[in-house]
Amino acid sequence: MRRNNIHDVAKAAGVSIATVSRVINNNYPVDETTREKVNRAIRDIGYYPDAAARTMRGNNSFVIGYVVSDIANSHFTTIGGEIENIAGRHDYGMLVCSTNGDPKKEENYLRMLLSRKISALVINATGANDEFIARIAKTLPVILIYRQLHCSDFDGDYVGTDDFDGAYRLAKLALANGHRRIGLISGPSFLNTGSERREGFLAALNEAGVKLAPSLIFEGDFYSESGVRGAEKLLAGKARRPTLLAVMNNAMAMGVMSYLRSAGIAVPNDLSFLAFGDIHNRDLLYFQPTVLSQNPEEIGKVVGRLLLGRLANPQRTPERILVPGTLLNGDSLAKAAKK
Amino acid sequence: MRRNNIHDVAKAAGVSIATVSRVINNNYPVDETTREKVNRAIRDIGYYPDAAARTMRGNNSFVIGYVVSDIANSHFTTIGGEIENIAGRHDYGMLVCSTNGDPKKEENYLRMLLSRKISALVINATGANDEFIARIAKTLPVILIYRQLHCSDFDGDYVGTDDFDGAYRLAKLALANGHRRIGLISGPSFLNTGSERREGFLAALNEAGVKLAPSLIFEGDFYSESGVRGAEKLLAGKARRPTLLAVMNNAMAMGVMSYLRSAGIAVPNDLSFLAFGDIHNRDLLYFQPTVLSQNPEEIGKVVGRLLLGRLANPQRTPERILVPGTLLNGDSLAKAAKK
DNA sequence: CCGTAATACGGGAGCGTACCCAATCCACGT
DNA sequence: ACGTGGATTGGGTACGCTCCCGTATTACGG
Repeated sequence: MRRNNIHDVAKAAGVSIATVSRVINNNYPVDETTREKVNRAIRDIGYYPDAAARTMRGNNSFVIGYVVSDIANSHFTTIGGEIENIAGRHDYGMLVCSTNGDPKKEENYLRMLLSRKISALVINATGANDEFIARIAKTLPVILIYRQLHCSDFDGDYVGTDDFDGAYRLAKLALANGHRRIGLISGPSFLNTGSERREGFLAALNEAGVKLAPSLIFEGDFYSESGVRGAEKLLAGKARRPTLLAVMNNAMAMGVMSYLRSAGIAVPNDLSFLAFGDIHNRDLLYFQPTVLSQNPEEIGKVVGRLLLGRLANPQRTPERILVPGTLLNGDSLAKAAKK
Repeated sequence: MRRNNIHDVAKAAGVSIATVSRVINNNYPVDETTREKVNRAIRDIGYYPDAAARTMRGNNSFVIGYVVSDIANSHFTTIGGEIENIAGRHDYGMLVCSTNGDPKKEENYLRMLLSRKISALVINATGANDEFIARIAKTLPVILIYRQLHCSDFDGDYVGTDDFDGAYRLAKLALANGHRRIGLISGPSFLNTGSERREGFLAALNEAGVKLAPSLIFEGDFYSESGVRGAEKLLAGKARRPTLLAVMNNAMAMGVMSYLRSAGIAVPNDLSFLAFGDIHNRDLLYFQPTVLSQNPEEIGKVVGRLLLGRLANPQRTPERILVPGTLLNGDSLAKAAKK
């Protein structure tokens, strides 16, 4: 059972395949009556073009490669939704790849995507294939999300959160409420998201002349479990317990919240709480954390805009866009008691 | 800047392209030394096969089409993760399409996927293109998730929740706690998920001789907003207010919960609460709802298993698998007061 | 009425691969 | 030494499409 091809259309319409191609792609003048005939033939025999053949001829698959560390993370699904939306509207497809942060998987996926001649790449890089990605960016539009490359000559776009600024603002907020003894659960310093948030937070404290004891800083790995461990550690000695806990991403924040609940630590009476990032169902939680939202929808929109621009004109000069966060006030922050 | 093709490899290795093809596909006998030579040549010149040409020749793109109503819904991301996992392991890709429940979009996507010669289709159908999907299932493996087709002759697999059973069990639980005056917020009856849950719930009540007044049943649309409206309506008159509210999916349940909070209705003291489906961060909410989990990970695993089986042997007889739900006890259920 | 240019259309090559078919090679038994 | 057969290998074609190039058709001014 063979599928109809362009020859069948040509035969049915009584024209040549070249003319059919012109009608389909609408890129050369075709007589109006001829066009009608061809379109009718296409409808009559139920023809649709073969994408593989087009790709082969045109060296473009009309597919966007989307490579992320965790396909189920709501940040990435939000951005993915935006990409898919843009793509769908322009007859592109979106090929999704999940690396789980594994550089080997990432490399395999990149190779696979290249062999499929993707039109563009949107990637949350692991950090271990940066030269490869930079090389790819010489050939096709690449948009980095959240994580930058370690190497210098990258010809692509970058969209992320303003990590330094967001953490800085959180710290300012803590200070404004009189907190001086602050516990910080940060991310890993080998990620720019980890180090910049930490630095932003500490910078604000520094400006206010507040110095954090090393025992009040815990370096987690951005996963929930390390939030639990961090909270345990920082809240261990009842003696000089911090009056506020700041957590530098959402997964760890959820771990912390679940620890606080089970340990019977009341927020904000016993402890104030701040978090960087967005938390699902935030308004239904047992306390409503004050957080710095990264505005993933906004980031998604920016990615979509850049993508469109790049597809239309691959030679555009690269942009580097930091989306500012938004403070969402909850009820997790109290004035620190006077000493 | 031309990419290396199979001819380049052949030249570099001093063999014919046929031999190179045999080495790559490993489907015909090749002398061991020749194989070595070819593999070295492939590595030396950095060759990787052109997917489009392969697709064209072999009539198979090694891509799984994944069509869902909402790309960001955690059910679908969980299942998607499983598909992606399976796919990645076998050099398949996953093309994700989001319909938002729009039949027109669904149709366009299906056409696009056909033109791309996908190897299999996993779909959460809108319900308006069922004949089309049944026709597709004659050509390639199709797995339906959550929603069945309305037409009869479908040669594919189906994986879903045991909706009737799950709702039945929720109702039994309500009855066991003495509730008789129960408010039900159900889904739309034109979806099998909507009607079966409603019927399962009512069946259990019937068995116990409990008849629900029509004013105690609200038919929502499975979206959050209609949960709010339903709760408003069912809890309006303080007089004969239900002692328990059962909500038939997670999105509406979240709407209801947020309404209850703002209306100051205490759970479970003023009202007991049950929900069908999984709720994000359930253990951190202001009350912990007792729910029937649909076990999305389990469903994902089943989809993955079926997919693998179907790709290996497209002629397998179709399966229809209902994954039973799991009751997760919270603190949202109290004994009904004696009359 | 003819030449010329513009416009519309058809022929055909080539994209990179897989597989059919035929040719070659080698080893072995006679 | 030579025929025979199995193991390898090479040549060539087809997959469906786009686009270059050349030809046919039309329009129009001189």
